[in-house]
Amino acid sequence: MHPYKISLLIADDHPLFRAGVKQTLERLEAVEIYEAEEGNKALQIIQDIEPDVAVIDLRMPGKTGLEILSVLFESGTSTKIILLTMYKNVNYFYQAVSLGVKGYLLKETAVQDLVEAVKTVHSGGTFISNRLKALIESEKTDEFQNKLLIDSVNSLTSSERQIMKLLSDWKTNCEIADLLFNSIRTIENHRANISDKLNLRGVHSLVQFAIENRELF
Amino acid sequence: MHPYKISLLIADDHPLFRAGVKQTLERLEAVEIYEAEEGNKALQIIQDIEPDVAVIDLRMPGKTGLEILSVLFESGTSTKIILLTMYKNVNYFYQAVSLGVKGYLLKETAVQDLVEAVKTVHSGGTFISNRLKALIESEKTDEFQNKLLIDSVNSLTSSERQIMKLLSDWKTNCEIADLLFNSIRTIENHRANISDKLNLRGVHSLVQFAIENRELF
DNA sequence: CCCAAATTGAGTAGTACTACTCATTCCAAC
DNA sequence: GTTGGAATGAGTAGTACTACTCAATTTGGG
Repeated sequence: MHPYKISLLIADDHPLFRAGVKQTLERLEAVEIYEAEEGNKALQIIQDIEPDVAVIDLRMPGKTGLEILSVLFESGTSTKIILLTMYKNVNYFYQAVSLGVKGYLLKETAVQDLVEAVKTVHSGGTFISNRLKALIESEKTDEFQNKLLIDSVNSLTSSERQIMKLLSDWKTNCEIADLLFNSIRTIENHRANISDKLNLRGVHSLVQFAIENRELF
Repeated sequence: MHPYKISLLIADDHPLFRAGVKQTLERLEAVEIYEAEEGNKALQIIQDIEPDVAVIDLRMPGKTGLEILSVLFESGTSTKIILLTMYKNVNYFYQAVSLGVKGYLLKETAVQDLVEAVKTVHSGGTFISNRLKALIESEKTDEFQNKLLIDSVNSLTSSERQIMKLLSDWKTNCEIADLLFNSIRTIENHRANISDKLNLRGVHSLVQFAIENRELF
């Protein structure tokens, strides 16, 4: 199909999963495959070797897929990034798109999709998992809200983000106040402001949001 | 190696991961491989075909690995079960062992391990991921507490389990009371009893425990 | 049939968090 | 050089949950 080899990076912390991806992608004729089992190594390989396409897991030790994407978006690279994830969280998808991702696949429906995605992004296109498209479609009424949500999260200040991080670690106001050398009232006020920005109310809502969207902070 | 084929079931909801496992296990000469992408199908295949060994993901749609194990432990089967999981939660392991599991592997360290594990359990032995052994070892001081914890969880009544399920879904006492047509006071009392049994205190502790140990309820 | 456990419910006091409003300080941008 | 956002903190009232105690009813197993 191509007179030259396609070079590929597969980054995932599960060896068995990498084996599955590798075997699937070897259906493509003439591929050269690199592997990374953790985020920093993946980033280094992309920066040093600049493979044509990189298939990267969203959640990895070292650096997450989004963090890698963020670094590469700043510095620029010729490598096309495809993100692979278990998580059906549409927010990650929007986040990734804004960081210039070329493909986004859900692990659950990604055998033939994966081959397609690599071909497509290598020839300059973009590829999104049908399952994810369906999810976005089914949430189409909420699409507007989702964009607003991302905007809301981006509107959080650094102190507010820090508090969200600590909340996602099940810290109480009291513990957070101690950790940050602040008054409990300060933390309470920050929480109130965050709840306003994210339009959340109820006892658990902030902690739930912090935990379910851990990677956004 | 064997004059007859080893029959294997691979159960996991991620096609790419199944591909990885399948490819790895095809290193064994003479294997016959069945696949299932969800828990009920996996259970059905084991009950109908009774393959020699079944490699099952802990978290799957339909039925979880522990649920399958539980059913088979009741009814009895000749199939040897190996559980594969991402979660480094030692409690699941103890739970699985008490349900007669023959092997327990962590996805992160399981390429050569997997082949070893299948060989070992097929010839009547048991196999535990070294990484998990290390975890158990490193938590050895807590081993006693872990056993107590499992005992504690097993001591919960069905109403208490139901409340834990709802708590793991971020329901408030008020919502749970409505759902179960009970007084809020009843739910509060159940929560207090659960906290006693699990030796938990603090605002978030019960919800946190319910979420982090979702599969135990 | 009876006993123990489970389920349901309440009283009371206290803690943790929410939902508003308001005030001070500080820093950076226009 | 002032203006606006961010960080810090407090007042007050109310809600949600905890931490105890106590008790009535139901239910399953010996």
